[in-house]
Amino acid sequence: MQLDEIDKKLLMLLQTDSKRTIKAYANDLELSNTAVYERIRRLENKGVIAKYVTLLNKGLIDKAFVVFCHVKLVQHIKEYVRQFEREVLQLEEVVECYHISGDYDYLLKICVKDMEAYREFLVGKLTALKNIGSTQSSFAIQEVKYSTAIQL
Amino acid sequence: MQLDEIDKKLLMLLQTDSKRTIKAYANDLELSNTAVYERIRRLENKGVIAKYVTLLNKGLIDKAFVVFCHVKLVQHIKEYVRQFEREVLQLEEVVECYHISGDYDYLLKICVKDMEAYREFLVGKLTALKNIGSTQSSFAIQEVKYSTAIQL
DNA sequence: CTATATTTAGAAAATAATTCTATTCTTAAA
DNA sequence: TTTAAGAATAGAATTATTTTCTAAATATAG
Repeated sequence: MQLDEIDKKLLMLLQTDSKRTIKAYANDLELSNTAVYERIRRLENKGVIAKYVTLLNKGLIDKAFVVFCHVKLVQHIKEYVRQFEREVLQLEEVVECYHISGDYDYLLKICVKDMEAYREFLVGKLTALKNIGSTQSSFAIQEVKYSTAIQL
Repeated sequence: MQLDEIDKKLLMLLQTDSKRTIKAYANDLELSNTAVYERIRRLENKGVIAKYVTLLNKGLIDKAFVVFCHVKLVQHIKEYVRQFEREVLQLEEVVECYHISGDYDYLLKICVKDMEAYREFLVGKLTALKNIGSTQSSFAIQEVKYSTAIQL
């Protein structure tokens, strides 16, 4: 995938704010509307642009309680691993999940209302899954940085 | 913040895809354009909608190497803590940073090109900061789930 | 109930996205 | 270099969408 400097600047602008007009991006890049329009279309078609989304203020929708939960499985048979991953996708409280190196197998990021909601999630949903060995929860005391933008 | 069922459905649609037309959302919600338009405007003004962004495909921009780095500080004097947090905000490789409970003080999510780029970040930038005690890196073997949407 | 404020619908106006045509700029081969 | 082919760009025309406006319907408080 070849991205020239204009593509990179454009993608930085789009990552920061996707609701400006094409004319506004064109002004910043000192290009015509059409040039910017065609570049965006190309980046969408190539798959570089994955999607356009709306980000909400977690504090205002009662989901400001963020927990990182390390999970260890009992068995690492391919079939069980696949099953765990399928089930995690269905858990609405889990916003991110990574298979990671180290002592634990998975790292989950969970957003809920409060500790009580987390307890319900942990006891009622996560540890209720088959093949869960141990879990270790770290609570977010403060969100220092959260960005969906990747530097180009 | 009071959100009725229509607001919640609308926010779920907007979180999933922010580039549809108002008419499209209005059809899904069985409302008029104006009703949806005014609801979106209200949610923006109240701050429930934080921003609209473009998400990129990390694999196609050479940033698919994701690392979670736990960081312990040496001293926890308020001034040093503030300084660390200010500096983390400036590190372009760091996409998320949380002050967390547990053995370590912070959890950082880092996106770079490959292990070599991570080594440069860790040695050249992160551990070069003042007041860093120890760090522990976990490498993402697989991204099982990544979502910016929060269930309402 | 009644008055007031809020939400909604439909139409009109303003703005923006998309397409079209022609031109300019690159690139690679002669 | 020069030239031909392809890609990228500009500007205008068209189409689509957002935004505003007016009036009606619905909900809310006294």
